[in-house]
Amino acid sequence: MKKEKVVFILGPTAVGKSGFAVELAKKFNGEIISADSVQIFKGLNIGSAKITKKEMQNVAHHGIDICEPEEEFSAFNFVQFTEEKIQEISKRKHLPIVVGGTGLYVKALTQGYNFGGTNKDEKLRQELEDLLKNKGVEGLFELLQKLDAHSAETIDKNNPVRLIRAIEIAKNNGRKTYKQSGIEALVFALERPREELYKDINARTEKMFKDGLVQEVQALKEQGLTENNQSMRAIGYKEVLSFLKGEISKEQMVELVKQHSRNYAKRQITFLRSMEGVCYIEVSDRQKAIEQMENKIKEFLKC
RNA sequence: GGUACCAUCGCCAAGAGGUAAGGCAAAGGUCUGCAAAACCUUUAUUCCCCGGUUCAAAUCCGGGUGGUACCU
Repeated sequence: MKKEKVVFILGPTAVGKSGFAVELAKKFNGEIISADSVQIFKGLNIGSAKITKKEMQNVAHHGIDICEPEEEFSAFNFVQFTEEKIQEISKRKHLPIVVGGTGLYVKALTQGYNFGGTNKDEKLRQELEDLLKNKGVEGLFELLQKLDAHSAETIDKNNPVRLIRAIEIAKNNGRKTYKQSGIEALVFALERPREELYKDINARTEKMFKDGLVQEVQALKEQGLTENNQSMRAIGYKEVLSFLKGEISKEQMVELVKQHSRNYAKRQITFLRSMEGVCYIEVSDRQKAIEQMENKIKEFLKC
């Protein structure tokens, strides 16, 4: 099977991924696929820092606004969607450029994680949620031990999310499996000094509120969305929802969004560090960063 | 000016004579189907300052400094 060449532009929130991606896409006849677990949702624009029509500069973008805000979407769906898009774009002789901050999505794609091995089992999950409520994580852990002692050895015993998934897999006699990844990746990780990044995150958050984040969430709320929806659990949405319900003050809301965004950026950076074969690009000097990436891409496309 | 109360990590805060809880932040980390999620680790030799009592003081006493409340 022929591997398709794909360029990845990763990095923490607010580092400027979208802008670089558009610039590179124009130079290399590229099309952009978003790897962002929030920008997939229609109607979540301001809070997700979604790229605008104008900012796209006529470069084709995929993976944005592909879900209704009440729908669910997972890493599995992302891989499916994106693999298909990569094929399409490559067929057009364009360069697929995957841009985003959702680490698992990208890792699953590049490492060939096979999520198809075990499907989500809603009924089982409901039972396990009850078990968690009654017996806590210990209850879940004991069950996992019975089902798959090997898996229980390495699991994070305190993490209900992981325990539930591990049990789900064990019940289906599943194992983590890999498939042959159909892509050849060139991965860039954009980075900036932490302090600068945090300052920009704070400033961007202020701007989101000026641009009407509260109104955006208000509208979604009126559509019937609640904190039970996946989309409304995103940073910038859950806090505003909490404010609209009168649980926190306006000032608290703004501070929390900033704080959660900073925490998120830190986790993204940590996640990237664990990925191998990543090419780090310091983007404080914009022009230099573009040149570096341009050269790497040229080399990548040659062979 | 007088009286009362308070002063513990960047912030909130427990502690009441026996050797500094906890939460938040921060830093580091984990990661195969909600990942903007979930979870883990680390972080005050020292309690505003000075002196005293005591085997032992963040805790008791005296003085200073700062804050808050009330009175004149």
